[in-house]
Amino acid sequence: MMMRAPNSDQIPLKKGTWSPEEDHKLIAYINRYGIWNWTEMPKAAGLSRSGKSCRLRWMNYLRPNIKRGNFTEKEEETIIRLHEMLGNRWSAIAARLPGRTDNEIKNYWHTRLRKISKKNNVVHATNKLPDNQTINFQTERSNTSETDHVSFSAGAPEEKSISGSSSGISKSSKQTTAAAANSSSNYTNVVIKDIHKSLQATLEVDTGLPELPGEVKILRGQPLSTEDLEILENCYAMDTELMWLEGSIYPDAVQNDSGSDFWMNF
DNA sequence: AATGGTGTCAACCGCCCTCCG
DNA sequence: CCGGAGGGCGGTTGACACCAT
Repeated sequence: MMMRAPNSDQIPLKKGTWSPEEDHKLIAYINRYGIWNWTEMPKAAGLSRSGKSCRLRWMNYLRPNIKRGNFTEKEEETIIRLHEMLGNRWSAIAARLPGRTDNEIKNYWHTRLRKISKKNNVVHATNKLPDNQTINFQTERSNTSETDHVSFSAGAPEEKSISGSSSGISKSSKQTTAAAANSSSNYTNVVIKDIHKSLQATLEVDTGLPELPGEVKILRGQPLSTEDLEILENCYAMDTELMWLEGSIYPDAVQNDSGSDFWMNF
Protein backbone atom coordinates (compact mmCIF):
# COMPACT_ATOMS: atom_id res chain seq x y z
CA MET A 1 0.00 0.00 0.00
CA MET A 2 1.25 3.45 -0.77
CA MET A 3 1.62 5.71 2.20
CA ARG A 4 0.67 9.33 1.85
CA ALA A 5 3.56 11.72 1.49
CA PRO A 6 4.46 12.42 5.10
CA ASN A 7 5.24 16.07 4.62
CA SER A 8 3.34 17.94 2.00
CA ASP A 9 4.97 21.26 2.90
CA GLN A 10 8.48 20.04 2.16
CA ILE A 11 9.58 20.95 5.68
CA PRO A 12 12.18 18.45 6.79
CA LEU A 13 10.72 16.37 9.56
CA LYS A 14 12.78 15.84 12.64
CA LYS A 15 13.64 12.31 13.64
CA GLY A 16 15.28 10.70 16.59
CA THR A 17 15.07 11.37 20.28
CA TRP A 18 12.49 13.85 21.46
CA SER A 19 13.73 16.97 23.19
CA PRO A 20 12.13 18.36 26.36
CA GLU A 21 10.71 21.30 24.47
CA GLU A 22 9.06 19.01 21.94
CA ASP A 23 7.54 17.00 24.77
CA HIS A 24 6.20 20.17 26.33
CA LYS A 25 4.71 21.34 23.09
CA LEU A 26 2.95 18.06 22.47
CA ILE A 27 1.64 17.73 26.01
CA ALA A 28 0.50 21.33 26.09
CA TYR A 29 -1.26 21.04 22.78
CA ILE A 30 -3.05 17.82 23.62
CA ASN A 31 -4.02 19.13 27.04
CA ARG A 32 -5.43 22.20 25.38
CA TYR A 33 -7.14 20.77 22.31
CA GLY A 34 -7.17 17.02 22.77
CA ILE A 35 -6.30 14.45 20.14
CA TRP A 36 -8.12 15.17 16.91
CA ASN A 37 -5.87 14.24 13.98
CA TRP A 38 -2.34 12.94 14.33
CA THR A 39 -1.38 14.03 10.84
CA GLU A 40 -2.43 17.65 11.23
CA MET A 41 -1.65 18.10 14.90
CA PRO A 42 2.14 18.41 14.72
CA LYS A 43 1.94 21.47 12.51
CA ALA A 44 -0.62 23.15 14.72
CA ALA A 45 1.44 22.32 17.79
CA GLY A 46 4.56 23.78 16.24
CA LEU A 47 6.33 20.45 15.90
CA SER A 48 8.43 19.33 12.94
CA ARG A 49 7.47 15.73 13.50
CA SER A 50 5.38 13.24 11.64
CA GLY A 51 1.99 12.42 13.04
CA LYS A 52 3.11 8.90 13.63
CA SER A 53 6.08 10.05 15.63
CA CYS A 54 3.84 12.26 17.77
CA ARG A 55 1.37 9.48 18.28
CA LEU A 56 4.09 7.05 19.31
CA ARG A 57 5.64 9.54 21.72
CA TRP A 58 2.29 10.33 23.28
CA MET A 59 0.99 6.79 23.50
CA ASN A 60 4.18 5.25 24.84
CA TYR A 61 5.66 7.96 27.03
CA LEU A 62 3.73 11.19 27.47
CA ARG A 63 0.15 10.26 28.13
CA PRO A 64 -0.96 10.23 31.76
CA ASN A 65 -0.88 7.10 33.91
CA ILE A 66 2.01 5.45 32.16
CA LYS A 67 3.79 3.21 34.62
CA ARG A 68 7.54 3.18 34.24
CA GLY A 69 10.37 1.41 35.95
CA ASN A 70 10.92 -2.17 36.93
CA PHE A 71 8.39 -4.81 36.14
CA THR A 72 7.18 -6.63 39.23
CA GLU A 73 7.48 -10.38 39.44
CA LYS A 74 3.72 -10.61 39.06
CA GLU A 75 3.90 -8.56 35.89
CA GLU A 76 6.67 -10.77 34.58
CA GLU A 77 4.58 -13.83 35.25
CA THR A 78 1.59 -12.26 33.53
CA ILE A 79 3.62 -11.36 30.46
CA ILE A 80 5.10 -14.83 30.17
CA ARG A 81 1.76 -16.48 30.62
CA LEU A 82 -0.06 -14.22 28.19
CA HIS A 83 2.69 -14.59 25.65
CA GLU A 84 2.30 -18.33 25.80
CA MET A 85 -1.37 -17.91 25.06
CA LEU A 86 -1.40 -14.96 22.67
CA GLY A 87 2.01 -14.96 21.05
CA ASN A 88 3.46 -11.64 19.95
CA ARG A 89 0.23 -9.73 20.36
CA TRP A 90 1.85 -7.07 22.47
CA SER A 91 -1.09 -4.72 22.49
CA ALA A 92 -3.36 -7.46 23.78
CA ILE A 93 -0.83 -8.31 26.46
CA ALA A 94 -0.44 -4.64 27.36
CA ALA A 95 -4.19 -4.38 27.79
CA ARG A 96 -3.88 -6.75 30.73
CA LEU A 97 -1.12 -4.75 32.37
CA PRO A 98 -2.47 -1.34 33.37
CA GLY A 99 -0.04 1.46 32.72
CA ARG A 100 2.29 -0.63 30.61
CA THR A 101 2.66 -0.03 26.88
CA ASP A 102 2.98 -2.58 24.14
CA ASN A 103 6.37 -1.18 23.18
CA GLU A 104 7.68 -1.49 26.71
CA ILE A 105 6.42 -5.03 27.06
CA LYS A 106 7.85 -5.95 23.69
CA ASN A 107 11.25 -4.58 24.66
CA TYR A 108 11.11 -6.29 28.01
CA TRP A 109 10.27 -9.56 26.39
CA HIS A 110 13.03 -9.39 23.83
CA THR A 111 15.70 -8.35 26.31
CA ARG A 112 14.86 -10.53 29.27
CA LEU A 113 11.79 -12.68 29.40
CA ARG A 114 12.33 -14.58 26.19
CA LYS A 115 15.30 -16.36 27.70
CA ILE A 116 13.46 -17.08 30.91
CA SER A 117 10.45 -18.38 29.08
CA LYS A 118 12.56 -20.81 27.08
CA LYS A 119 14.26 -22.04 30.23
CA ASN A 120 10.98 -22.60 32.00
CA ASN A 121 9.02 -24.11 29.17
CA VAL A 122 8.89 -27.45 30.94
CA VAL A 123 7.59 -25.85 34.10
CA HIS A 124 4.91 -23.92 32.23
CA ALA A 125 3.69 -27.03 30.48
CA THR A 126 2.87 -28.67 33.76
CA ASN A 127 0.95 -25.62 34.96
CA LYS A 128 -1.39 -25.29 32.03
CA LEU A 129 -5.05 -25.73 32.64
CA PRO A 130 -7.04 -28.41 30.89
CA ASP A 131 -8.00 -27.53 27.34
CA ASN A 132 -11.68 -27.32 28.13
CA GLN A 133 -11.16 -24.41 30.53
CA THR A 134 -11.33 -21.05 28.84
CA ILE A 135 -11.45 -17.46 29.87
CA ASN A 136 -12.58 -14.48 27.90
CA PHE A 137 -11.75 -10.85 28.19
CA GLN A 138 -12.32 -7.73 26.21
CA THR A 139 -9.95 -4.89 25.76
CA GLU A 140 -11.22 -1.47 24.83
CA ARG A 141 -9.24 0.23 22.14
CA SER A 142 -8.31 3.71 23.09
CA ASN A 143 -9.57 5.67 20.13
CA THR A 144 -12.51 3.66 18.97
CA SER A 145 -15.48 1.94 20.43
CA GLU A 146 -14.48 -1.40 19.04
CA THR A 147 -13.29 -4.14 21.31
CA ASP A 148 -10.80 -6.92 21.09
CA HIS A 149 -12.33 -10.24 21.97
CA VAL A 150 -9.75 -12.67 23.16
CA SER A 151 -10.43 -16.18 24.17
CA PHE A 152 -7.89 -18.73 25.19
CA SER A 153 -7.58 -21.86 27.17
CA ALA A 154 -5.93 -21.17 30.46
CA GLY A 155 -6.57 -19.71 33.89
CA ALA A 156 -6.68 -16.01 34.54
CA PRO A 157 -3.21 -14.66 35.19
CA GLU A 158 -4.06 -13.51 38.67
CA GLU A 159 -5.39 -16.84 39.76
CA LYS A 160 -2.42 -19.10 39.22
CA SER A 161 1.23 -18.44 39.67
CA ILE A 162 3.90 -19.95 37.55
CA SER A 163 6.45 -21.55 39.76
CA GLY A 164 9.94 -20.35 39.10
CA SER A 165 8.89 -18.06 36.31
CA SER A 166 11.07 -15.21 37.40
CA SER A 167 13.87 -17.18 38.90
CA GLY A 168 15.86 -16.93 35.73
CA ILE A 169 16.81 -13.35 36.50
CA SER A 170 19.21 -12.84 39.34
CA LYS A 171 18.71 -9.91 41.68
CA SER A 172 21.97 -8.37 40.59
CA SER A 173 20.99 -8.67 36.99
CA LYS A 174 17.71 -6.94 37.67
CA GLN A 175 19.46 -4.14 39.49
CA THR A 176 21.92 -3.68 36.68
CA THR A 177 19.27 -3.46 34.02
CA ALA A 178 17.15 -1.19 36.17
CA ALA A 179 20.07 1.15 36.61
CA ALA A 180 20.61 1.24 32.89
CA ALA A 181 17.06 2.41 32.39
CA ASN A 182 17.05 4.90 35.22
CA SER A 183 17.54 8.20 33.48
CA SER A 184 14.70 7.93 31.02
CA SER A 185 12.39 6.27 33.50
CA ASN A 186 12.82 9.06 35.99
CA TYR A 187 11.87 11.57 33.39
CA THR A 188 8.71 9.88 32.29
CA ASN A 189 7.67 8.95 35.80
CA VAL A 190 8.16 12.15 37.67
CA VAL A 191 8.55 15.01 35.28
CA ILE A 192 5.79 14.17 32.85
CA LYS A 193 3.35 13.73 35.72
CA ASP A 194 4.31 17.13 37.00
CA ILE A 195 3.99 18.68 33.58
CA HIS A 196 0.47 17.31 33.23
CA LYS A 197 -0.56 18.45 36.67
CA SER A 198 0.94 21.84 36.22
CA LEU A 199 -0.45 22.47 32.76
CA GLN A 200 -3.91 21.13 33.49
CA ALA A 201 -4.29 23.17 36.63
CA THR A 202 -3.29 26.31 34.82
CA LEU A 203 -5.14 25.89 31.58
CA GLU A 204 -8.29 24.38 33.09
CA VAL A 205 -8.83 22.21 30.08
CA ASP A 206 -11.00 19.18 29.59
CA THR A 207 -9.29 16.17 28.16
CA GLY A 208 -10.66 12.90 26.94
CA LEU A 209 -14.13 14.15 26.22
CA PRO A 210 -15.79 11.95 23.65
CA GLU A 211 -17.63 14.80 22.06
CA LEU A 212 -16.54 18.41 22.11
CA PRO A 213 -18.53 21.57 21.55
CA GLY A 214 -18.23 23.07 18.11
CA GLU A 215 -16.23 25.98 19.43
CA VAL A 216 -13.54 23.70 20.74
CA LYS A 217 -13.51 21.68 17.54
CA ILE A 218 -12.69 24.84 15.64
CA LEU A 219 -9.93 25.71 18.07
CA ARG A 220 -8.32 22.32 17.70
CA GLY A 221 -6.90 22.98 14.29
CA GLN A 222 -5.29 26.22 15.32
CA PRO A 223 -1.85 26.78 16.72
CA LEU A 224 -1.60 27.68 20.38
CA SER A 225 -2.61 31.29 20.80
CA THR A 226 -0.33 33.96 22.18
CA GLU A 227 -2.40 33.94 25.36
CA ASP A 228 -1.97 30.18 25.68
CA LEU A 229 1.73 30.49 25.15
CA GLU A 230 1.99 33.17 27.83
CA ILE A 231 0.02 31.06 30.27
CA LEU A 232 2.20 28.07 29.56
CA GLU A 233 5.35 30.10 29.91
CA ASN A 234 4.32 31.50 33.26
CA CYS A 235 3.15 28.12 34.45
CA TYR A 236 6.39 26.48 33.49
CA ALA A 237 8.69 29.24 34.62
CA MET A 238 7.17 29.31 38.09
CA ASP A 239 7.68 25.63 38.67
CA THR A 240 11.23 25.61 39.94
CA GLU A 241 11.09 22.01 41.07
CA LEU A 242 10.06 20.98 37.63
CA MET A 243 12.95 22.91 36.16
CA TRP A 244 15.35 21.19 38.49
CA LEU A 245 14.03 17.79 37.63
CA GLU A 246 14.18 18.43 33.96
CA GLY A 247 17.78 19.53 34.27
CA SER A 248 18.67 16.27 35.89
CA ILE A 249 16.95 14.25 33.24
CA TYR A 250 18.26 16.19 30.29
CA PRO A 251 21.77 17.04 31.41
CA ASP A 252 22.78 17.96 27.90
CA ALA A 253 19.77 20.12 27.18
CA VAL A 254 20.80 23.53 25.96
CA GLN A 255 18.88 26.32 27.57
CA ASN A 256 18.16 28.57 24.68
CA ASP A 257 18.06 32.24 25.62
CA SER A 258 17.63 33.55 22.14
CA GLY A 259 14.12 34.61 22.99
CA SER A 260 12.65 32.69 20.11
CA ASP A 261 11.71 29.65 22.11
CA PHE A 262 9.72 30.24 25.22
CA TRP A 263 9.84 26.59 26.24
CA MET A 264 13.45 26.83 27.19
CA ASN A 265 13.59 30.40 28.46
CA PHE A 266 13.73 30.16 32.24
C1' DA B 1 42.64 4.65 31.10
C1' DA B 2 41.27 2.71 26.80
C1' DT B 3 38.67 -0.33 24.14
C1' DG B 4 35.61 -3.84 22.59
C1' DG B 5 31.47 -6.48 23.74
C1' DT B 6 26.86 -6.64 25.35
C1' DG B 7 22.37 -5.18 26.95
C1' DT B 8 18.71 -1.91 26.92
C1' DC B 9 15.35 0.99 25.08
C1' DA B 10 13.41 4.86 22.33
C1' DA B 11 11.96 5.46 17.96
C1' DC B 12 11.40 4.35 13.06
C1' DC B 13 9.57 1.47 9.25
C1' DG B 14 6.27 -0.74 6.76
C1' DC B 15 2.29 -3.52 6.60
C1' DC B 16 -2.48 -4.13 7.84
C1' DC B 17 -7.06 -2.77 9.32
C1' DT B 18 -10.85 0.37 9.73
C1' DC B 19 -13.40 4.21 8.56
C1' DC B 20 -15.48 7.37 5.60
C1' DG B 21 -16.75 9.85 1.49
C1' DC C 1 -18.50 -1.22 -3.54
C1' DC C 2 -14.16 1.11 -3.89
C1' DG C 3 -10.23 3.76 -2.85
C1' DG C 4 -7.77 6.91 0.01
C1' DA C 5 -6.45 8.47 4.55
C1' DG C 6 -5.62 7.78 9.31
C1' DG C 7 -4.40 4.97 12.91
C1' DG C 8 -2.66 0.56 15.09
C1' DC C 9 0.60 -2.93 15.43
C1' DG C 10 4.79 -5.80 15.38
C1' DG C 11 9.52 -6.10 13.77
C1' DT C 12 13.72 -3.91 13.62
C1' DT C 13 17.45 -0.70 14.35
C1' DG C 14 20.65 2.71 16.12
C1' DA C 15 22.30 5.21 20.02
C1' DC C 16 23.74 4.96 24.39
C1' DA C 17 25.28 3.09 28.88
C1' DC C 18 27.47 -0.31 31.33
C1' DC C 19 30.77 -3.99 32.02
C1' DA C 20 34.79 -6.85 31.36
C1' DT C 21 39.35 -7.14 29.90
